[in-house]
Amino acid sequence: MSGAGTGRTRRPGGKVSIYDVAERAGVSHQTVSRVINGHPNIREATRERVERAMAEIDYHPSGIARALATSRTRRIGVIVDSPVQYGPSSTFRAIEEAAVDAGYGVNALSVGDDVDLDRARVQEIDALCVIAPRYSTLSTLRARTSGVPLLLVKADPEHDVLSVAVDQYAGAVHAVDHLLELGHRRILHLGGPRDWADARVRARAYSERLAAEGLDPYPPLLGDWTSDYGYRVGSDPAAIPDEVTAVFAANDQMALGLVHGFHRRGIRVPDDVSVVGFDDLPDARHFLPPLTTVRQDFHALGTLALTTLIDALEGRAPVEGRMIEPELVVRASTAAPRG
Amino acid sequence: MSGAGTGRTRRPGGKVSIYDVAERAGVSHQTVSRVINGHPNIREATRERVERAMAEIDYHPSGIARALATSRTRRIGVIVDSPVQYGPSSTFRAIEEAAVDAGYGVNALSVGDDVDLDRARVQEIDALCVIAPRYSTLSTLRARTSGVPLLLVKADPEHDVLSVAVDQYAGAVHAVDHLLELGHRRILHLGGPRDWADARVRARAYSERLAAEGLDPYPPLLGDWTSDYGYRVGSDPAAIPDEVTAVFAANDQMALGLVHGFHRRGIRVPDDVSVVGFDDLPDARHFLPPLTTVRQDFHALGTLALTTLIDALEGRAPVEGRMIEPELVVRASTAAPRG
DNA sequence: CACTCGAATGTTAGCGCTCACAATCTCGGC
DNA sequence: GCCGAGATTGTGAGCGCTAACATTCGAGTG
Repeated sequence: MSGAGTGRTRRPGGKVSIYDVAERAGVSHQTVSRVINGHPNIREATRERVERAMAEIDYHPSGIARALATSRTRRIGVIVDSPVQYGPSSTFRAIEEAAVDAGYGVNALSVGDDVDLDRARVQEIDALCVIAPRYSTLSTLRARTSGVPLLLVKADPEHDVLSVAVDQYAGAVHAVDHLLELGHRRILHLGGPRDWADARVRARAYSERLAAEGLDPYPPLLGDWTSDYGYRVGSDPAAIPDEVTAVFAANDQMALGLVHGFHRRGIRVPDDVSVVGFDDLPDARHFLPPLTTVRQDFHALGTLALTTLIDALEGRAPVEGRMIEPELVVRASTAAPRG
Repeated sequence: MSGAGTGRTRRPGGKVSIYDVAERAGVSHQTVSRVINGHPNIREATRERVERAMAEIDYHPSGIARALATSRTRRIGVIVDSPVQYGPSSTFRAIEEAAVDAGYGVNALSVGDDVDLDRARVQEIDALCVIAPRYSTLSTLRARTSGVPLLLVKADPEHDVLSVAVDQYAGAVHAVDHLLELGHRRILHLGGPRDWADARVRARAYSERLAAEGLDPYPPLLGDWTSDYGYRVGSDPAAIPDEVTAVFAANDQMALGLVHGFHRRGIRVPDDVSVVGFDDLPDARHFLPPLTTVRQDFHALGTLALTTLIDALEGRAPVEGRMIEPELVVRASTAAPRG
């Protein structure tokens, strides 16, 4: 009893189930289910009747019940390593948008210094997407992912794991080449933390590019991405050798701080030293001087990440081109070195 | 059949259910459920036996099944209006952290220009939290929230809705007072979009504060929060009356662009014009000149938001003090007007 | 020492959906 | 006008859990 056939229209809870729809449309609950899921073999007239019934009693399928029955939640977990940074956070948003468009929900899981996948409720997601990972995060993750499909958004593509990336190497080469073309020979790299994949690739590109030109790379200064760090370096007379004429900073924030630090010491950018950043923050064009930098299209990255993941999840052939190409944006923080 | 008592240990799917635990511990599934939920009347010995069994077969309760049975998901939806902005995004992160600590999951739901609550799967969340809302978003929302508890993170506290806020009015007063104390009398406000609650409150504070001093407020220029807008205003000779000696910008980004625009016209900050921002972006201290601004503690805001929401959700007495106090940070973009 | 009562545990029935299978219907071909 | 292959619809069970009620157990009472 209390089954489908009784006279009830809506249960007290206000919830409407497929049984209510079925009853109203004069079909079985299973037929309703088929209509919902776009099953092929449904007579047109029946489908219409069911759809009308659904609309009339304002029926909405329960994702929870569906998840229980199918053990697929249509929800993906997104771990953002350093969520307050512009890059990760805009990537996250792009992923989220794309996910919603694909009919998936997004479970946000940020992470301080440890990844606690138990709290992350891994069982309630169909897949996991990790943004801007540090190497340390990655290894913790690998050990515990326990069956959930995984996609990495990171610097260097990985062999055995699904991943997408902005081509950090190419981006860094753009930056260095720009300085070389301007005539700089004494170029320093203000790098990101050793533990960050992006940082490492950029640093490697810097060294290799200079070496290829027969120039000696300086040992990179390793910062923490913050403008504070850049400021410290810029304002400390001992931090950067005097003969340096250009600095390639691994991100815009450190570049900003660096310029500030230089300014305090009376070193002018670009007159005395040129500075290139990385990221192209929305505000970088209004820094003083407007910053020459390498633009990463984080939105495209996020979209690519999600579509790649969903393709894999639904067994479709993966799209090709898992690398986004960055782009050099020349502004006013770089110039030819003084004769 | 295939019920509890049969000899199966783990089902092929690799999933372990309370029945598996029950069997192993020699109790009924319901007893297991009681142990999981910390039900009082369980003999200590039984509890231990069950807990051991859970550990041995690595049992983890299914949130999905629990959600279906209880119709509570322990998940909250968080809508972020303009997710790429620093404020909203760091508030979001704080909320997320606090949510996880409280045992809740977070469903990210960003929103472009419309709020599509159907896609938002409102049925799968216990409550909704909306960050940095525009008035238009609010009204759409109010019409469709359909029973889900709602918390607003916004500028002006609301009577009939749960809400938390940074005291925008007080913050704006700090900014204007600072300029007044420096001796400025011709103060312009570079405001945010009309549709934004925060922007409106700041603009109102500006006008009222000046009026209280017997000064004539200028009609605020209404921007779109971007540094581009600030730049346009700053570089356009017609945009700002010449006699103005100080500008209170409604956020740091517009302030940054404004300074850039002034710079292009040869107007020096703070020598010729003082500029105050709002937010205290992490990089604001390294702008040139370092920006005087009003700091909002977004992290505290997010934490407050979530605890308030959870308290309400679980029927606890709400904490008092739903307003976060902002703080003036004086740097180098403000000075006394030239004699 | 039967008797009551609360503590501790078990039993049954869903939550709203899908899956696997069974049943019925429809129609072309002979 | 009958048969079989699809097309279309229905039936029962179960996903893993909790809620409500039923039962058992042990100790305190008169």
